[in-house]
Parts: sequence; structure tokens; C-alpha cells
Amino acid sequence: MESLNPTQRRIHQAAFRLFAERGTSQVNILDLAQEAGVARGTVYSNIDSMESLFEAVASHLAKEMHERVNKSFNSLSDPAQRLANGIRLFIRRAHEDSQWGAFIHKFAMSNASLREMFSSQATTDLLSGLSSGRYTFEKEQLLSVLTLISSSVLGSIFLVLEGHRTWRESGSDTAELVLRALGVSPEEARALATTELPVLPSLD
Amino acid sequence: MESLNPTQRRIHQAAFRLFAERGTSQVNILDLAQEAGVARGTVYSNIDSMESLFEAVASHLAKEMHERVNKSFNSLSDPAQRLANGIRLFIRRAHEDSQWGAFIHKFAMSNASLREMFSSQATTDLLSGLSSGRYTFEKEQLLSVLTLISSSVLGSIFLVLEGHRTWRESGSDTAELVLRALGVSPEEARALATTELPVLPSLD
DNA sequence: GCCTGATTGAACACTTGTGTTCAGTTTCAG
DNA sequence: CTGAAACTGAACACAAGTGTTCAATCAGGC
Repeated sequence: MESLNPTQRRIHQAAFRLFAERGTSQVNILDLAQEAGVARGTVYSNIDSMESLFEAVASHLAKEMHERVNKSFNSLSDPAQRLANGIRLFIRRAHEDSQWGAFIHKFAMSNASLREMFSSQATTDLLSGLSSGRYTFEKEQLLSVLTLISSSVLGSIFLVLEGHRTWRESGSDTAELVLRALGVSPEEARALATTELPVLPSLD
Repeated sequence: MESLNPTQRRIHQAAFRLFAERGTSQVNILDLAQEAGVARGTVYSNIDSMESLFEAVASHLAKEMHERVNKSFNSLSDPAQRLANGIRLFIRRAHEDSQWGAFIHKFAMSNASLREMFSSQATTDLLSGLSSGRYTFEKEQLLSVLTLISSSVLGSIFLVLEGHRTWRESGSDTAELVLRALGVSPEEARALATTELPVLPSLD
């Protein structure tokens, strides 16, 4: 958190890679030191514990993605288009940065920050789309809808990581299916799910 | 596999419980022996390795559930009703046996037998429903549809395990949303998702 | 060029797990 | 009763990781 020095940054980046590739329980201090190109003692004097390191990495990732997606949404007002783009932005990023994808896929369900990233992203648009009549589901179903969306995105990321489908196919299929589930007409769902997808803005 | 003696059965059942509660990497031989009410040496002389034990437990679970769901489907011919029931049978079982639910939730994505259980269950009905015009999606989207279904079910199981929704709500919501995604009309989707759900047959 | 703080890496004492062996039981079918 | 098979549990020898300490070295700012 609160501004890392260069050594801490290297350790956090190394941790990100190792967590993504192996999962939390398979990363030890020695591996981490080597991956960061640093001595074992340096790791101990720069982190409190593996748990807090993991938490810091996960919440940094969640925050970063949340802000970039939000930035990309500045120009979009239609909740259905925002949802379709959000879904595809996540899936495309998993393709472009497979370590990011692997990290999200492994931990999105179990980590609070990452879960929050998914749900806060979608909840506002879901509610506004609901009250504007764009979607047709009951508001008691909100939690189920959120779950459907986040799990489908994770499943789709897995598909892309495994190379079973391209991010483009998997992304537009998922967006289309989700929109249809929410009550958007098939034709419109298809259209919204296949628009040109803008580049994910960087955080200047 | 191939018929377990009583001791092996106790070990496998204990392993199931521990894997469900803690995940594979947090189960050691001593814990397993104690949970099974057996000496450490007995465990070593009854299993080859943790990995093969896990594999055996997972594939047993997959096979058992697959057969019971199939048995329950004997009387149903409508692919959409079968799908709706399948989804809800999984979610209800996770509620009735939370260790089963936890096991499935933890390992369904990473274990081949469990993934196979999900997809083989759904693929046939998806294809028949597609050719009979009950569903409206492209057959190139089959993999995405399968992924949407299995991940939603897993997400829904998680919701139920965490106590955020009842199995009944979560199950019918998920079935309804999935059917709508596949092109079933909202009214019909709702109806199919809220029928009385038969008891899961036992394997005599 | 010197000072100071950061980094190095080896050494330490621990802890927890593994897989094996084996003499002393139980257990139960014949 | 009586074997044979299975189970017990303690004792080994390892392996791999943890977290700490500390003298030596490095590197950058003043």
C-alpha cells in the first residue's frame, strides 16, 4: 500500500507473478526472493507476512482495474452497453496479460477486494438499467444476477487462458448471453456484445 | 476405486470431509488418520498418495452425482426442463450437504472428473434442445454456454453455502436466468425454474 | 570521499511434515 | 482355539520451510 519503494515494488510484482502461477500456498520466501532478484533477508525486512503481502497485491489489482474500467466508462451512458463492455474488458485483459487472468481466476471468489471489484462494478449499472426498464428481472434477484455475471466472466477467463476459445469469441458470447438473461432482446444483445471495444485507459 | 474395504472407506470419507473444509494443501496424513479414527501407519498402508486419494474421492463424487441426476431424468424429455432441474438439483444438494457443496465449489474447476460431470450432464440436452429449436444460440457458442452454466451453478452454490440466499431462491433464479440466456421466453423460463423438484434418487 | 541506511547471505534454532520400519496388539474366519 | 491378516503407535532419518541475527558490503546523497 502507501507508496512502495523500488525494492518493495519488485517484491510485490514478483509476488503477483508467483501467486498467479502457483497459488498462495505454493509460494515460499526463498522463491519470492529469487523471483524478485533480492536476498532472503531483504524480503523479511520488507514485508510483514505472506498474508498481508497477498492482500496488498490483490487489493492493488482490484483498485487498478476498477479505476481503469471506470475511466473507460466515462463516455458510455447505456447500462447495457457498459455491462457488455465491462465483461469484455475483463476477458480481453485476461488474454493480454495471462498472469493477470490467472490471478483473477484463482482468487476472485475467495478474496474480498476482488469480489468487491466485480460487484461494485456491476451493481450500479444493474440497478439503473433495471429502473429504466432496460432489464427485466426482479430486484430480489439482484444477488443471483451479480453472481451469474461474475462467475460467467471467471469461467470465460478460464476458457481463454486454456486456449479453448479466443478472447473475442468468449467475450462477446458471454456478454451476449448475460444480456439475454437480463431481458435484453437477442438482436440487441448481439449488437451490444460485438461493438468495437475501446482500449483500456491507463492510469496517467 | 474398485471396491474399498471398510478401513479404506473410512479413510476416503474422512478425506472427503477434510478436503471439502480445508482444500487439498491443508490436509496432512496425521489429520487424515485422526479424522478417520485410524493410526497413521494404517493410512500409509491404505493409500498410495494424497494425490491419488484426492483423485479417487473426486471421481467417485462425480460418478455418484452423475448417476443420480441421470436417474432422476428418466421421466423428463424436455431438454429445458431437464436443464432447469439439473441446475436446481446441484444447488439443492449443496444446501443439504454443505461438505459436498464445499468440495464441488473448491474443485469443480480444477478437477477433470468434476468438470466432466458438469459438461457431459449438460451437453446432450443442450444439443438436442438446440436442434429442436427450444434454444436459440449458435452451435459455435456451445462451449461458452456450457461455461456459463457450470460457473453460474458454482457461483450459486457459493451463495447458498455462505447463507446469502436460500437454495430455493438461488436455484430457481439461476435456472431461470440460464434458460433466458439460452433463448427460452421469460414466462416459460420462470415456470420451468419453479416446478416442484423431485427428490434425488439414491443408487440402490 | 564519507556517512548512513539498505541489502546481503550465511548461520542459527525451530517446527512441521514426510515416508519407513517393526515389534506388539487385535480381530475374526475356519 | 488358532493362524493370518490387519491395525497400532512409537521411533527413525529426512526434507523443507520459518523467522532471526549479524558482520560485511554496497550505493547514493550531501
